[in-house]
Amino acid sequence: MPIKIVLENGEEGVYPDGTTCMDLYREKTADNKDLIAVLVNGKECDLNLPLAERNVISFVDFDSPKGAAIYRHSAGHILAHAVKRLYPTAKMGIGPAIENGFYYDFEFEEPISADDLPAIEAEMKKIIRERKPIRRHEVSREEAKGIFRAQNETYKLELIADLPEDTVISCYEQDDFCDLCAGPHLNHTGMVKAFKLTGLAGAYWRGDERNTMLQRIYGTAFPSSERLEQYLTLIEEAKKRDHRKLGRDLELFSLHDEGPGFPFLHNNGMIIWQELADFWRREHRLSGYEEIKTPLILNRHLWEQSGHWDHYHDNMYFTKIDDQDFIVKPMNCPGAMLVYGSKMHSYRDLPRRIAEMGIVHRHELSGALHGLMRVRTFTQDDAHIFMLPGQIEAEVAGIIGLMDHFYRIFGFDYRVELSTRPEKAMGSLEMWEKATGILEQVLQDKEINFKINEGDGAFYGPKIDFHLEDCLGRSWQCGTIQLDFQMPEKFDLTFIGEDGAKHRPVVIHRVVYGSMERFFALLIEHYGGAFPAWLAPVQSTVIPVTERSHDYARQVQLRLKEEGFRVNLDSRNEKVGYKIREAQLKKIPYMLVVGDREVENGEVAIRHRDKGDLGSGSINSFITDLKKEIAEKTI
RNA sequence: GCCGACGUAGCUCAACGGUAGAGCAGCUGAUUUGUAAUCAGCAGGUUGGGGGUUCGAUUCCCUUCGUCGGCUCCA
Repeated sequence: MPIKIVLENGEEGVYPDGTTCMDLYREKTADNKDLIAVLVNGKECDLNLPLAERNVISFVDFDSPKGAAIYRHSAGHILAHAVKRLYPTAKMGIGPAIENGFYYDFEFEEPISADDLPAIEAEMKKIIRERKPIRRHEVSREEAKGIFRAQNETYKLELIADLPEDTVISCYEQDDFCDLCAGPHLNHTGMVKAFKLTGLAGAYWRGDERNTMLQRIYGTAFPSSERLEQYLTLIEEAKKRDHRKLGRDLELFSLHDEGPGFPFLHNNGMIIWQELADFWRREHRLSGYEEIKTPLILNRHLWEQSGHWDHYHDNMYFTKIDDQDFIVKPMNCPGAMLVYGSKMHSYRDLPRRIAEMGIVHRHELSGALHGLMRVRTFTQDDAHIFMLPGQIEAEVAGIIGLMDHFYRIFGFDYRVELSTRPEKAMGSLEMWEKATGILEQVLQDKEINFKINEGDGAFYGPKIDFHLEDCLGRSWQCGTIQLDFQMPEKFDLTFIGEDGAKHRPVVIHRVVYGSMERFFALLIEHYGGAFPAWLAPVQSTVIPVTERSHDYARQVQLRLKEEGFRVNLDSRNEKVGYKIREAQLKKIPYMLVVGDREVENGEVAIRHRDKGDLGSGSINSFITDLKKEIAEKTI
């Protein structure tokens, strides 16, 4: 019986029964080297799937995200296969593809170490050389249980037990290796051309810290060794932008054993910090914010009232003053609540946007600390907006606009997530649903792509989070907008409505940078330490060629200082090339070389760190240009 | 906090069961230099802290602190 199918481009075709997707592809094109899988009616399937009547077929290669994931997932199976050959008693956890690679979790009888990875890699290469066919089997729940019970794969049995009733359970088999898997997969193991095991780490079973810790093996795979090498080189290059390395090299900040998670900012870092803060203040005044400052340490009663004592206890630092318990603030909100509550409000006063660059301390788990990105004390560019319920949409929209404005200035791409009700939450379900609905609506109205993050909200309300990526593509939460119906309740906050009666305001907690420290770290990595002129700790350095031009160089420096620039003078007894090299390494935007020629003409020879020698020009025109560059925050 | 790895001079790294070495940085001197490193000399470390094994430890073991990669958590 011939079978009629439709290709993605609308082309139709009739094929004999038994024709597989792979056959079809071979007929359509001469080259099948990176073909991974097919989409049958939009669903990913194996290449050896026989064609069926009226199927709409399209092909998936490595260069689509789906294709890469399938390819790497197959590499993950080969990893598990190799592990089972070398360690027959190892139990398999899960092994998905992830961005840029894959991993597989195992429980070994005796923990393995990174030294064991080469042997596993060698076994994987063997499996690849064997070109074992990868076959799909659909099985009943009982059959599936039987298979994995026989292999003593207790984690797989747990997975099976949790599969919904109507799930089609499938196994993928290569040689004597069999894994519970929805698929699809490559046709045979030989299709994995290049891979590398990149790491070994602990990971809780199902991501729950109450569960056993398994050993996770990370790897990546590419269709050619060239592309693998390219990727590995890229990673090496990216590591050079690590803010921890640049922070030391450029004397931005330091970390010390004496204060784990408590960063020290140096002068260069402080200059950038102040620029960020100045910019922030200007923008917030423009957007109708007022600014306050609240104490670092406040009485325990306040934190009991706010709910932090119950919900945030493990993360707080405590101290005692005159036999009374005090808490080092982990959040700024209770302070802001007191400020709001310190006077009567009319509905005409709202919204009231109260900002605070607030320093908070949180006792984070030691293993979670990470340079400036994850610390135990940081400054939140916080604000609490007190408003009428009817003002929520407009305020949330306004903040999203402000957030976008900020991130654009720095040239950041960002990702948005909507976090919903966590397990440990205050307030009624209805309240949560309503609040979450409002946030979702605003995002949709603004046509912003976002991901829903179930159960990741704050204990007092749902939130919209803004994520930025570091040099290695790890995602960090920065901006956040959190809706809160709880705090006004807890602090009995009111405003007088049109009707003359007391009403409850709604509160939004929001940060734009998020944590100044984290944002700073991300900026360092984003620019690779080469800050735009408006942020650069030193904006230009004057380089006299010989001692003859030192007087002139000093005049140039003075003139630029008077114009408000941050400018150095390198009057050391060194050659020009040496001084330029040092200025380059410090990533100073402009180098002004002054020798006999410049002294004579009253000019400066301008060199830009990226554009190189720009020739000579008048000091005045340099001043004009640099002022413009700074004012416009040119990246 | 958990799993694994690591901790030698300011930085990057070397060595080794017999009390540590290089490059860069630093300091001193010479050199007066034109767009990414001038030359020479000097100085610099109780090998993260504590304990143990040993005739002897930086090297082996334990412990503790810290860092790194993950997990968990989160700005």
